Amino acid sequence: MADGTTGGENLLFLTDEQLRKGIEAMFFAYRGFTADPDRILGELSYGRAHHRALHFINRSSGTTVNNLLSVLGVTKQSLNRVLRTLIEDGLVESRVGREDRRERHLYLTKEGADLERKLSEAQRARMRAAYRAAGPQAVAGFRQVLEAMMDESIRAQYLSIKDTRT
Amino acid sequence: MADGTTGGENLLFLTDEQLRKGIEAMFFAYRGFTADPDRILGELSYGRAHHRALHFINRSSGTTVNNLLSVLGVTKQSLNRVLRTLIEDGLVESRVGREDRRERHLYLTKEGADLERKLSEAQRARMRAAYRAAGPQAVAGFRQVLEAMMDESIRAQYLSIKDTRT
DNA sequence: CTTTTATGTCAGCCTTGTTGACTTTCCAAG
DNA sequence: CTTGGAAAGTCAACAAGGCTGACATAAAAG
Repeated sequence: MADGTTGGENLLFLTDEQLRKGIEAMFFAYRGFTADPDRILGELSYGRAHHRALHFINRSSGTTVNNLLSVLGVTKQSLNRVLRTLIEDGLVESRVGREDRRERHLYLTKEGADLERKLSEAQRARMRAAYRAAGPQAVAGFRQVLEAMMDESIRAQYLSIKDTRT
Repeated sequence: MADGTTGGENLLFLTDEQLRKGIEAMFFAYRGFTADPDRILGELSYGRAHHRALHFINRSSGTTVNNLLSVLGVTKQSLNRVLRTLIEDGLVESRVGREDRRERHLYLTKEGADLERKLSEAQRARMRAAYRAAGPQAVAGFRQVLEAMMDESIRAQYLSIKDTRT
């Protein structure tokens, strides 16, 4: 930013105008962020909710429904509708828990993993480009601000899950 | 970030794992970002769509419907539904254009401006806190990455609208 | 005068969120 | 063993807010 509006030279930079620009940046960037997967999902008559489920099942393979519920922050009825179609379509496998047989542990099938990869690769490509354009230092700041913007409980959850996959 | 995962010391930082964390950060942060206004809107039986309309009418007072349409990226039917209730409820005023009488120019009424302020102040408070927690340099990076993540056409639009208000 | 543009509106559909009520399964405490 | 309650699933109903398509009107443009 050559106009200095995002520069760090001034400590009294928190004008309402600055904050408004930040708010709009979040709005527009989030649209870009979801645009590529949305296009792919549209062709398959899936929605963003399916993408989110696939993402978090992939990230935390074998997670329970309750677990997924708290991460996604939706009701079980809402998640169930999405999950049911994914299971019916053979993208997700639901296995009865060994220790607690009430629980269902969720896994991606090969087909599910394929779609997840396709979706997340589209999203990663955009983020990779943005990261490259902005540079490493900007990326560090990006992550710091985003983390500070999360709800407390969510941030703890987000930070705790470092690498659940192997 | 003490773990170095968001540090800028390494130029080869674009692992899929890094990108995945960035993707999740966007997801969780956006939830936090919308949480406070959503609570206020829920009590008034308005939704996020109303907030967006109020925001952009406030930002670009006197904007036309077509203008708003392209900024928001929705269909006119979708926007019209929201706009109609805002006008009926006396939050937005629609004036016939002077030069081109087909156009409707949109303005916030006092009530509309009051609600917009209440909503955006809640959102600004969170962003202010996040900015303060992360520091000026992080904020610069945050904005840089977000801008790089927008669609080309949107970014141009976003950057062009510096200060339409006085 | 005709075409195009800006806007509004009706109808209908979809996704994805909600609440509430109910059932089934099954672990664990009494 | 019985029972309470947690986990999960299901059904119904509803709302917000996207979408498409069709159509009406007014006014600008040609």
